[in-house]
Amino acid sequence: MGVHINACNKCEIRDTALCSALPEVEADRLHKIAYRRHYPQGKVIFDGGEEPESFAIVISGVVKLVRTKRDGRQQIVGLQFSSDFVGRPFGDLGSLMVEAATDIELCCLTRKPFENLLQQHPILERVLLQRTFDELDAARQWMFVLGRLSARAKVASFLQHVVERSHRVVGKDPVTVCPQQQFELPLSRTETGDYLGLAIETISRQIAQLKTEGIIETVGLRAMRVLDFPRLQAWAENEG
Amino acid sequence: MGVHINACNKCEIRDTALCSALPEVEADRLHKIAYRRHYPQGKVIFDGGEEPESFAIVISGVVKLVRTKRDGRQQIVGLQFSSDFVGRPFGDLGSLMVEAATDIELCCLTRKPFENLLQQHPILERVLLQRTFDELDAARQWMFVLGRLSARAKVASFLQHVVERSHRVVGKDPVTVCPQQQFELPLSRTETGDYLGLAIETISRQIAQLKTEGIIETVGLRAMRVLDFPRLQAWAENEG
DNA sequence: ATTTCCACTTGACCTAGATCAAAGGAGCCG
DNA sequence: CGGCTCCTTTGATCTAGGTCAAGTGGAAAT
Repeated sequence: MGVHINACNKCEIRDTALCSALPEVEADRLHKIAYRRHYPQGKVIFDGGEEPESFAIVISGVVKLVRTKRDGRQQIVGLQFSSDFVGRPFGDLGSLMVEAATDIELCCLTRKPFENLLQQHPILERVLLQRTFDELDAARQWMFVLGRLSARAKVASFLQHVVERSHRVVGKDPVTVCPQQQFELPLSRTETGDYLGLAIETISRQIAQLKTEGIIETVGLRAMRVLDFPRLQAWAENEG
Repeated sequence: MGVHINACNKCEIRDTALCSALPEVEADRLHKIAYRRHYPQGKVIFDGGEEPESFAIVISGVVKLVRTKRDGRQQIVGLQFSSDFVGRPFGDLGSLMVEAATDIELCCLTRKPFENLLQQHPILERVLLQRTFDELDAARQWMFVLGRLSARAKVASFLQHVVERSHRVVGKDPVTVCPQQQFELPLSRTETGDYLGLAIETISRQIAQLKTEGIIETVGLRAMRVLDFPRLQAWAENEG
């Protein structure tokens, strides 16, 4: 992976994986159609109606992908962290709703120009293909969590996942997780329930339990600290 | 979608979506590196060790994608039916195990030549990208089933899915589901449990229930007939 | 400061589905 | 044909987690 200087605080696309694979000239073209955009927590970015007008890479914050049934029940089918992408070139997102779980910064690529670039530069498309396969892997990983783990293991898996992803930043190599380090929870209890397929009371109880066992420590409602990472991991695997 | 004559019963790749998007000349090149292969039910096609030597499209039968944990618990994270693909060019499948759920025919594309073709013909890569996004959508759809549905709704969803996919055949446009039509169950009860995140006894009871309500009719252990498709669909949505 | 509101927590139940255990049934072999 | 094995069904419990209801606490409004 090449070293990149963040040449532009307007879009920061040079720091993304999409860009880092590219030769300088093509990176420039990508840069020309990129712009940065901020959304406040809770803002719906795309709601399944019309085609979204752009493709985006998450710079900071967390985006949630939600699938809703008419009766109101919803399942969060994905969380996109810093450096993940959102959108589907040459197609639409289906019935997916995209929402800012926290305040977020996106690096947006206007749809048409981005599709043109993809067509002209196969290497770009290659990178996108690989990332899409990675997403698919992650989705399948999560299917295991939903289908086979106990409530406690689900909660532990979730916390582990958030810790690991929160400390990774666009343009930086993955940061080793520093224990004791505080991190933000991107989801409310209700949302966490929708992500894990659990009732909110269950989430609450499991977190309480992890606290009394000295594995985690909460800092207000939306942040916590992991005191015993190995033990958290053990729980995430259903051993206890 | 263009009309294609199955020019080759040796590989049948001309019938696949991968090929149907291509101009004649490139379709020929694809055809040259394709070969057909048969696997008996239960055969492990790829077990997560070394890189698979090829990419494949399912011609007939059902392939299951399994994620296993060291303690033996496993989750079936995907079923690939006729016309679906299996594999990941330019990368590996991760910890996924691929197994023939029924007797299957695959149209295989040797890895290296296929990757070369992909590099030379961006249109091919485009098609693959779209199919990968489709897979991702399907995986997320399934996450909803796993996370939010009751046992009965899971079983109904599963049956519905199998019916719909079973009647679609490589090279043919989707066949409208004909009620009363018999279809094969690609999975044993145990496997169904691993797919739905349920105990096998629960599967058995739910199927029994659907039978006594006159919604389905079993034909031996590995086949059945849907008598009341609308009501099956209603169950799949948790209404009943 | 005090009220209000809302998200979270905690407690007391209760059901869906897991688990355990005991029959069926179907294919296979002698 | 009978006996064996393996898978499935059915029955009887048990329990994790859902549901319902009553607090609690922190932030914004008054």
